[in-house]
Amino acid sequence: MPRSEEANIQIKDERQRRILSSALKVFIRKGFAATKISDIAVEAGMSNGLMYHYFQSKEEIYAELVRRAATFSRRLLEQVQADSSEPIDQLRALAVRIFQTVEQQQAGGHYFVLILEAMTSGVYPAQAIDCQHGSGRPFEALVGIIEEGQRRGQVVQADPAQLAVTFFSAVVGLALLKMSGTIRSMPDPELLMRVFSAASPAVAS
Amino acid sequence: MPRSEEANIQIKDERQRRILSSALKVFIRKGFAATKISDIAVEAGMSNGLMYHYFQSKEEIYAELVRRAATFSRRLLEQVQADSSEPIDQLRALAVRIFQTVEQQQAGGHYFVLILEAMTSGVYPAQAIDCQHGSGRPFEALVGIIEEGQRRGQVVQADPAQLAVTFFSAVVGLALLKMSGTIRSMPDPELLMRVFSAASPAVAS
DNA sequence: GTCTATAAATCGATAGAC
DNA sequence: GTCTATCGATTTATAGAC
Repeated sequence: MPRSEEANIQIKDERQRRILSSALKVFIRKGFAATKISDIAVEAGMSNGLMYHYFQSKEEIYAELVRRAATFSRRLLEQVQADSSEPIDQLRALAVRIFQTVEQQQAGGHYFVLILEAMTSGVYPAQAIDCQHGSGRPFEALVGIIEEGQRRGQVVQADPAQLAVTFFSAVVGLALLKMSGTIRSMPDPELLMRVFSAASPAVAS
Repeated sequence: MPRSEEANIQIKDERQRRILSSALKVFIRKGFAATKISDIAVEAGMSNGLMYHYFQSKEEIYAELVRRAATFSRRLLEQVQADSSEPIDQLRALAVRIFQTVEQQQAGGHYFVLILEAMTSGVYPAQAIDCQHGSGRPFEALVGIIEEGQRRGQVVQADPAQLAVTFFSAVVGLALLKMSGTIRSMPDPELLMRVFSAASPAVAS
């Protein structure tokens, strides 16, 4: 019966999407360890046992989400690089795009919080972090953009890695505070761009 | 026997300190939910059951740490306000002090990570966050310093709350990345101070 | 005050009916 | 494909010996 087989594949895909979507919400709210399979099941409107028909374990769900988060970050970086030719514009577009995604409570915004937890918790599945070391390596790409911006006089002369990590920290910190409801809205991305700006700011004191 | 009573009090105090110190290390490494009582006991070099002789539950240990973290933050803010008269100097001193504390892996650095988790995890003891709403309210004090800095022309004219939250996000984000070993050293605090600086930076593009 | 042993509860994962 | 019932393992918290 090829007909019902196709239908089953569609059902399977839809269920997996729903589980992943629900799991992402719960994981960023409670963290990996505090999240129960039953939490995800309730959020997805399914039974407890059905989760294991589509995923082997809680860790597998988490690992899949981290994988998708890494892919999302890499593509976002590729897009801003393709859209603008000037490094400073690429950095600005990156900040604006990320802030918009977080502000609108889209899945992409959730991904940044997930990446932060995956990087810092130390208790997530071991293979999950491997995405960070793949061919994409979003962080190194960010450093590259900064370096090129410095060559063109658009970005302040300072350690590129320090600039990148400061920018990244603020972004993920803001995403975390926004997603947890601690702050109501994201700040103006231009405030963060001031870190990069080439002109050495004079202080009036 | 008043003599042994006094000794017991001293032992009790020393044990509580050791438990809290050990718990802080494990909590920031693994988070509240993933931390087992046995983890803290091993770190403290005590038996599992002895933990419950000094604290009623895992949550009570966590709540006490959050309370101390809030006190630490409030005092740090008070100190930088007392040490300098100019708001921009207070902000710079705050950044430098925090960065030093985090860099040197002191308890204060751990506190910032703990506060972040307490604010965002949503699964910590309910009364823990109350510290944030007490008389101290570190965040509002930060906004106040920024506002005074703007009146004196030392800080850029922008929404004070947005400036404060951007600064705070970067600080706790950096603390998290440093404590988790993701970055080896903290960046130059001056990079973060660029967010505040009064001069509108010109961009060369 | 400190430990070992254990009770009680929770949760991830599985089995089997429908 | 989905659900209910349950196993098995882990963990918080307690009880009692020393």
